Amino acid sequence: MTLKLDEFLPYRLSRLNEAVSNEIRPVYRDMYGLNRPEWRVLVAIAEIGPTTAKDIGKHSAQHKTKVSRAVHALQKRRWISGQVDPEDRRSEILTLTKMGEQAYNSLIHPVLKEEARVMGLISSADQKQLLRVISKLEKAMNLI
Amino acid sequence: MTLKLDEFLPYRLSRLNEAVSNEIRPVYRDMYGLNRPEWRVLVAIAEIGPTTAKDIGKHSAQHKTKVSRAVHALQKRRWISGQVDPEDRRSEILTLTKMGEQAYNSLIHPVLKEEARVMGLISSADQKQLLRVISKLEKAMNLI
DNA sequence: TGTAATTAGTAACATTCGTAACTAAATCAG
DNA sequence: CTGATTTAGTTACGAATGTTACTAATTACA
Repeated sequence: MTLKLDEFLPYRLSRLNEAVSNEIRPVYRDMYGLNRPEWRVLVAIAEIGPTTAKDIGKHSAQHKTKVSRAVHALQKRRWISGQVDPEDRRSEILTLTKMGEQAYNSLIHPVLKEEARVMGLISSADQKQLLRVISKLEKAMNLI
Repeated sequence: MTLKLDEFLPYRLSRLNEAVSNEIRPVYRDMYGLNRPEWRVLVAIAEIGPTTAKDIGKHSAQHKTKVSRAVHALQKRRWISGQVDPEDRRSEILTLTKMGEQAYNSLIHPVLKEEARVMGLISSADQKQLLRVISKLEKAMNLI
Protein backbone atom coordinates (compact mmCIF):
# COMPACT_ATOMS: atom_id res chain seq x y z
CA MET A 1 0.00 0.00 0.00
CA THR A 2 1.39 3.37 -0.99
CA LEU A 3 0.14 6.90 -1.45
CA LYS A 4 0.05 6.49 -5.19
CA LEU A 5 2.44 9.35 -5.41
CA ASP A 6 1.49 10.57 -8.84
CA GLU A 7 -1.94 11.36 -7.44
CA PHE A 8 -0.66 12.86 -4.23
CA LEU A 9 -0.95 16.58 -4.69
CA PRO A 10 1.16 17.92 -1.81
CA TYR A 11 4.25 16.06 -2.95
CA ARG A 12 3.74 17.00 -6.59
CA LEU A 13 3.13 20.61 -5.73
CA SER A 14 6.17 20.85 -3.55
CA ARG A 15 8.37 19.33 -6.20
CA LEU A 16 7.07 21.51 -9.01
CA ASN A 17 7.25 24.63 -6.89
CA GLU A 18 10.86 23.95 -5.99
CA ALA A 19 11.78 23.34 -9.61
CA VAL A 20 10.00 26.41 -10.99
CA SER A 21 11.31 28.62 -8.23
CA ASN A 22 14.86 27.44 -8.96
CA GLU A 23 14.50 28.75 -12.51
CA ILE A 24 13.35 32.19 -11.44
CA ARG A 25 15.54 32.79 -8.38
CA PRO A 26 18.79 33.50 -10.27
CA VAL A 27 17.19 36.54 -11.88
CA TYR A 28 16.45 38.54 -8.72
CA ARG A 29 19.40 37.07 -6.84
CA ASP A 30 21.97 37.90 -9.48
CA MET A 31 20.55 41.30 -10.36
CA TYR A 32 20.04 42.62 -6.82
CA GLY A 33 20.98 39.98 -4.26
CA LEU A 34 17.36 39.62 -3.16
CA ASN A 35 16.27 36.49 -1.37
CA ARG A 36 12.94 34.78 -1.95
CA PRO A 37 10.89 36.41 0.85
CA GLU A 38 12.19 39.85 -0.16
CA TRP A 39 11.31 39.23 -3.79
CA ARG A 40 7.87 37.98 -2.87
CA VAL A 41 7.17 40.95 -0.61
CA LEU A 42 8.27 43.30 -3.38
CA VAL A 43 5.95 41.59 -5.83
CA ALA A 44 3.05 41.64 -3.39
CA ILE A 45 3.32 45.38 -2.75
CA ALA A 46 3.77 46.16 -6.43
CA GLU A 47 0.77 44.05 -7.27
CA ILE A 48 -1.76 44.90 -4.60
CA GLY A 49 -0.61 48.45 -3.93
CA PRO A 50 0.12 50.12 -0.57
CA THR A 51 -0.67 47.64 2.18
CA THR A 52 0.36 46.28 5.58
CA ALA A 53 2.73 43.50 6.60
CA LYS A 54 -0.24 41.46 7.71
CA ASP A 55 -1.89 41.57 4.30
CA ILE A 56 1.38 40.86 2.55
CA GLY A 57 1.75 37.80 4.73
CA LYS A 58 -1.74 36.62 3.93
CA HIS A 59 -1.41 37.35 0.24
CA SER A 60 1.92 35.63 -0.18
CA ALA A 61 1.30 32.86 2.39
CA GLN A 62 4.47 33.73 4.26
CA HIS A 63 5.04 33.57 8.00
CA LYS A 64 4.82 36.94 9.74
CA THR A 65 8.41 36.85 10.94
CA LYS A 66 9.56 36.19 7.39
CA VAL A 67 7.54 39.15 6.17
CA SER A 68 8.80 41.33 9.02
CA ARG A 69 12.41 40.64 8.14
CA ALA A 70 11.91 41.04 4.41
CA VAL A 71 10.11 44.35 4.95
CA HIS A 72 12.96 45.66 7.08
CA ALA A 73 15.52 44.59 4.49
CA LEU A 74 13.60 46.37 1.74
CA GLN A 75 13.20 49.49 3.87
CA LYS A 76 16.94 49.48 4.50
CA ARG A 77 17.41 49.47 0.72
CA ARG A 78 14.90 52.33 0.55
CA TRP A 79 12.76 50.35 -1.87
CA ILE A 80 9.70 50.63 0.34
CA SER A 81 8.59 53.25 2.83
CA GLY A 82 6.06 52.98 5.61
CA GLN A 83 3.58 55.30 7.22
CA VAL A 84 1.64 54.47 10.37
CA ASP A 85 -1.85 53.29 9.54
CA PRO A 86 -4.26 55.78 11.22
CA GLU A 87 -6.89 53.04 11.37
CA ASP A 88 -4.58 50.70 13.30
CA ARG A 89 -1.53 52.27 14.81
CA ARG A 90 0.23 48.92 15.23
CA SER A 91 0.64 48.68 11.45
CA GLU A 92 2.38 50.62 8.76
CA ILE A 93 1.06 51.14 5.27
CA LEU A 94 3.92 50.07 3.05
CA THR A 95 4.51 51.68 -0.32
CA LEU A 96 7.08 51.26 -3.07
CA THR A 97 9.47 54.17 -3.34
CA LYS A 98 10.62 55.49 -6.71
CA MET A 99 13.74 53.39 -6.28
CA GLY A 100 11.67 50.36 -5.44
CA GLU A 101 9.51 50.85 -8.50
CA GLN A 102 12.55 51.21 -10.71
CA ALA A 103 14.12 48.06 -9.34
CA TYR A 104 10.86 46.20 -9.72
CA ASN A 105 10.41 47.40 -13.28
CA SER A 106 13.91 46.32 -14.17
CA LEU A 107 13.21 42.88 -12.73
CA ILE A 108 9.85 41.97 -14.21
CA HIS A 109 10.99 41.70 -17.80
CA PRO A 110 13.71 39.10 -17.26
CA VAL A 111 11.54 37.33 -14.68
CA LEU A 112 8.58 37.15 -17.05
CA LYS A 113 10.87 35.96 -19.80
CA GLU A 114 12.06 33.10 -17.61
CA GLU A 115 8.51 32.26 -16.62
CA ALA A 116 7.41 32.28 -20.25
CA ARG A 117 10.21 29.89 -21.08
CA VAL A 118 9.10 27.46 -18.37
CA MET A 119 5.39 27.78 -19.07
CA GLY A 120 6.14 27.49 -22.77
CA LEU A 121 7.04 23.87 -22.13
CA ILE A 122 3.32 23.08 -22.05
CA SER A 123 0.56 24.18 -24.40
CA SER A 124 -1.20 27.48 -23.98
CA ALA A 125 -4.45 25.66 -23.18
CA ASP A 126 -2.70 23.68 -20.45
CA GLN A 127 -1.20 26.85 -19.03
CA LYS A 128 -4.64 28.42 -18.78
CA GLN A 129 -6.11 25.34 -17.17
CA LEU A 130 -3.33 25.16 -14.64
CA LEU A 131 -3.85 28.74 -13.53
CA ARG A 132 -7.61 28.35 -13.55
CA VAL A 133 -7.62 25.29 -11.32
CA ILE A 134 -5.03 26.77 -8.97
CA SER A 135 -7.31 29.80 -8.64
CA LYS A 136 -10.25 27.61 -7.76
CA LEU A 137 -8.31 25.78 -5.09
CA GLU A 138 -6.88 28.98 -3.68
CA LYS A 139 -10.32 30.51 -3.47
CA ALA A 140 -11.69 27.41 -1.78
CA MET A 141 -8.84 27.59 0.73
CA ASN A 142 -9.50 31.29 1.37
CA LEU A 143 -6.10 32.37 0.10
CA ILE A 144 -7.68 34.92 -2.21
CA MET B 1 3.22 47.80 -15.11
CA THR B 2 3.01 44.72 -12.96
CA LEU B 3 3.49 40.99 -13.31
CA LYS B 4 -0.25 40.42 -13.51
CA LEU B 5 0.09 38.29 -10.48
CA ASP B 6 -2.88 36.05 -11.07
CA GLU B 7 -1.12 34.83 -14.20
CA PHE B 8 2.29 34.54 -12.60
CA LEU B 9 2.77 30.87 -11.95
CA PRO B 10 5.78 30.84 -9.61
CA TYR B 11 4.07 33.06 -7.06
CA ARG B 12 0.80 31.15 -7.27
CA LEU B 13 2.55 27.82 -6.99
CA SER B 14 4.57 28.88 -4.00
CA ARG B 15 1.51 30.18 -2.22
CA LEU B 16 -0.60 27.12 -2.91
CA ASN B 17 2.21 24.77 -1.99
CA GLU B 18 2.74 26.50 1.33
CA ALA B 19 -0.95 26.42 2.13
CA VAL B 20 -1.47 22.77 1.18
CA SER B 21 1.67 21.70 2.97
CA ASN B 22 0.49 23.49 6.12
CA GLU B 23 -2.61 21.29 6.14
CA ILE B 24 -0.67 18.05 5.87
CA ARG B 25 2.32 18.78 8.09
CA PRO B 26 0.51 18.44 11.45
CA VAL B 27 -0.24 14.79 10.69
CA TYR B 28 3.33 13.52 10.44
CA ARG B 29 4.67 16.08 12.87
CA ASP B 30 2.18 15.29 15.63
CA MET B 31 2.23 11.53 15.11
CA TYR B 32 6.00 11.03 14.92
CA GLY B 33 7.79 14.36 15.12
CA LEU B 34 8.96 14.09 11.52
CA ASN B 35 10.00 17.20 9.66
CA ARG B 36 9.20 17.85 6.01
CA PRO B 37 12.40 16.49 4.39
CA GLU B 38 12.17 13.33 6.52
CA TRP B 39 8.56 12.81 5.57
CA ARG B 40 9.32 13.37 1.91
CA VAL B 41 12.27 10.96 1.94
CA LEU B 42 10.09 8.35 3.63
CA VAL B 43 7.40 8.78 0.99
CA ALA B 44 9.93 8.63 -1.84
CA ILE B 45 11.43 5.34 -0.65
CA ALA B 46 8.03 3.81 0.04
CA GLU B 47 6.85 4.84 -3.40
CA ILE B 48 9.79 4.08 -5.66
CA GLY B 49 11.24 1.19 -3.67
CA PRO B 50 14.86 0.67 -2.58
CA THR B 51 16.97 3.46 -4.01
CA THR B 52 19.89 5.81 -3.41
CA ALA B 53 20.09 9.25 -1.83
CA LYS B 54 20.83 10.71 -5.23
CA ASP B 55 17.63 9.38 -6.75
CA ILE B 56 15.59 10.41 -3.74
CA GLY B 57 16.95 13.90 -4.16
CA LYS B 58 16.06 13.96 -7.81
CA HIS B 59 12.64 12.45 -7.26
CA SER B 60 11.64 14.77 -4.46
CA ALA B 61 13.48 17.85 -5.79
CA GLN B 62 15.36 18.26 -2.54
CA HIS B 63 18.93 19.45 -2.10
CA LYS B 64 21.45 16.68 -1.47
CA THR B 65 22.39 17.98 1.97
CA LYS B 66 18.74 17.98 2.96
CA VAL B 67 18.39 14.40 1.75
CA SER B 68 21.61 13.37 3.47
CA ARG B 69 20.39 14.70 6.81
CA ALA B 70 16.92 13.27 6.46
CA VAL B 71 18.32 9.85 5.56
CA HIS B 72 20.56 9.86 8.62
CA ALA B 73 17.67 10.86 10.86
CA LEU B 74 15.53 8.03 9.49
CA GLN B 75 18.37 5.54 9.86
CA LYS B 76 18.78 6.60 13.48
CA ARG B 77 15.08 5.80 13.98
CA ARG B 78 15.73 2.46 12.26
CA TRP B 79 13.02 3.21 9.73
CA ILE B 80 15.38 2.74 6.81
CA SER B 81 18.47 0.62 6.36
CA GLY B 82 21.22 0.94 3.81
CA GLN B 83 23.48 -1.47 1.96
CA VAL B 84 26.42 -0.39 -0.14
CA ASP B 85 25.54 -0.38 -3.82
CA PRO B 86 27.88 -2.89 -5.50
CA GLU B 87 27.53 -0.95 -8.75
CA ASP B 88 28.71 2.30 -7.16
CA ARG B 89 30.39 1.97 -3.80
CA ARG B 90 29.89 5.65 -2.97
CA SER B 91 26.14 5.06 -2.62
CA GLU B 92 23.92 3.02 -0.39
CA ILE B 93 20.72 1.34 -1.50
CA LEU B 94 18.17 2.52 1.04
CA THR B 95 15.26 0.32 2.05
CA LEU B 96 12.35 0.69 4.46
CA THR B 97 12.68 -1.54 7.51
CA LYS B 98 9.66 -3.32 9.02
CA MET B 99 9.43 -0.48 11.51
CA GLY B 100 9.62 2.06 8.72
CA GLU B 101 6.88 0.33 6.80
CA GLN B 102 4.67 0.18 9.84
CA ALA B 103 5.15 3.86 10.58
CA TYR B 104 4.50 4.72 6.96
CA ASN B 105 1.35 2.61 6.87
CA SER B 106 0.05 4.27 10.00
CA LEU B 107 0.66 7.68 8.44
CA ILE B 108 -0.82 7.33 4.99
CA HIS B 109 -4.42 6.99 6.07
CA PRO B 110 -4.66 10.23 8.05
CA VAL B 111 -2.49 11.97 5.45
CA LEU B 112 -4.68 10.85 2.58
CA LYS B 113 -7.74 11.86 4.53
CA GLU B 114 -6.36 15.37 4.93
CA GLU B 115 -5.42 15.51 1.28
CA ALA B 116 -8.88 14.33 0.26
CA ARG B 117 -10.42 17.06 2.38
CA VAL B 118 -8.32 19.75 0.66
CA MET B 119 -8.75 18.34 -2.83
CA GLY B 120 -12.46 17.89 -2.14
CA LEU B 121 -12.74 21.66 -2.20
CA ILE B 122 -12.65 21.50 -5.98
CA SER B 123 -14.51 19.20 -8.36
CA SER B 124 -13.21 15.78 -9.25
CA ALA B 125 -12.73 16.90 -12.86
CA ASP B 126 -10.66 19.85 -11.69
CA GLN B 127 -8.57 17.61 -9.45
CA LYS B 128 -7.76 15.36 -12.38
CA GLN B 129 -6.88 18.29 -14.62
CA LEU B 130 -4.62 19.78 -12.00
CA LEU B 131 -2.63 16.57 -11.60
CA ARG B 132 -2.56 15.99 -15.34
CA VAL B 133 -1.16 19.42 -16.15
CA ILE B 134 1.34 19.26 -13.31
CA SER B 135 2.52 15.95 -14.76
CA LYS B 136 2.99 17.50 -18.17
CA LEU B 137 5.01 20.35 -16.79
CA GLU B 138 7.10 18.04 -14.62
CA LYS B 139 7.84 15.82 -17.59
CA ALA B 140 8.78 18.82 -19.68
CA MET B 141 11.11 19.98 -16.91
CA ASN B 142 12.68 16.50 -16.65
CA LEU B 143 11.53 15.98 -13.07
CA ILE B 144 9.98 12.64 -13.91
C1' DT C 1 -17.06 51.85 30.44
C1' DG C 2 -13.03 48.80 32.08
C1' DT C 3 -10.98 44.46 32.06
C1' DA C 4 -9.87 40.32 29.38
C1' DA C 5 -8.77 38.38 25.10
C1' DT C 6 -7.03 39.04 20.55
C1' DT C 7 -4.05 40.84 17.07
C1' DA C 8 0.12 43.26 14.44
C1' DG C 9 4.57 43.27 14.60
C1' DT C 10 9.34 42.56 16.73
C1' DA C 11 13.06 40.10 19.05
C1' DA C 12 15.66 36.20 21.07
C1' DC C 13 16.79 31.67 20.61
C1' DA C 14 17.54 27.16 18.88
C1' DT C 15 16.88 24.61 14.65
C1' DT C 16 17.29 24.05 9.88
C1' DC C 17 19.18 25.28 5.64
C1' DG C 18 22.32 26.08 1.55
C1' DT C 19 27.04 27.14 0.01
C1' DA C 20 31.47 25.75 -0.25
C1' DA C 21 34.96 22.72 0.78
C1' DC C 22 36.09 18.09 1.27
C1' DT C 23 36.62 12.65 0.72
C1' DA C 24 36.32 8.76 -1.86
C1' DA C 25 34.79 6.44 -5.80
C1' DA C 26 33.78 6.43 -10.71
C1' DT C 27 34.44 8.01 -15.40
C1' DC C 28 36.89 10.26 -19.06
C1' DA C 29 40.81 11.32 -22.25
C1' DG C 30 44.91 10.46 -24.11
C1' DC D 1 46.91 2.08 -17.90
C1' DT D 2 47.26 6.87 -15.64
C1' DG D 3 46.41 11.38 -14.53
C1' DA D 4 42.41 14.71 -14.78
C1' DT D 5 37.59 15.45 -14.22
C1' DT D 6 33.24 14.38 -12.54
C1' DT D 7 30.03 12.61 -9.19
C1' DA D 8 27.77 10.78 -4.51
C1' DG D 9 27.66 11.95 -0.24
C1' DT D 10 29.26 14.32 4.19
C1' DT D 11 30.71 18.11 6.98
C1' DA D 12 31.63 22.89 8.62
C1' DC D 13 29.96 27.22 8.80
C1' DG D 14 27.37 31.32 8.12
C1' DA D 15 22.66 32.64 6.82
C1' DA D 16 17.77 31.92 7.04
C1' DT D 17 13.89 30.04 9.49
C1' DG D 18 10.13 28.95 12.88
C1' DT D 19 8.84 28.82 17.76
C1' DT D 20 8.11 31.28 21.61
C1' DA D 21 7.77 35.17 24.23
C1' DC D 22 7.09 39.86 24.25
C1' DT D 23 5.13 44.92 23.46
C1' DA D 24 1.68 47.83 22.11
C1' DA D 25 -2.67 48.56 20.14
C1' DT D 26 -7.33 46.94 19.22
C1' DT D 27 -11.53 44.47 19.98
C1' DA D 28 -14.90 41.72 22.73
C1' DC D 29 -17.99 41.56 26.34
C1' DA D 30 -19.78 41.75 30.92
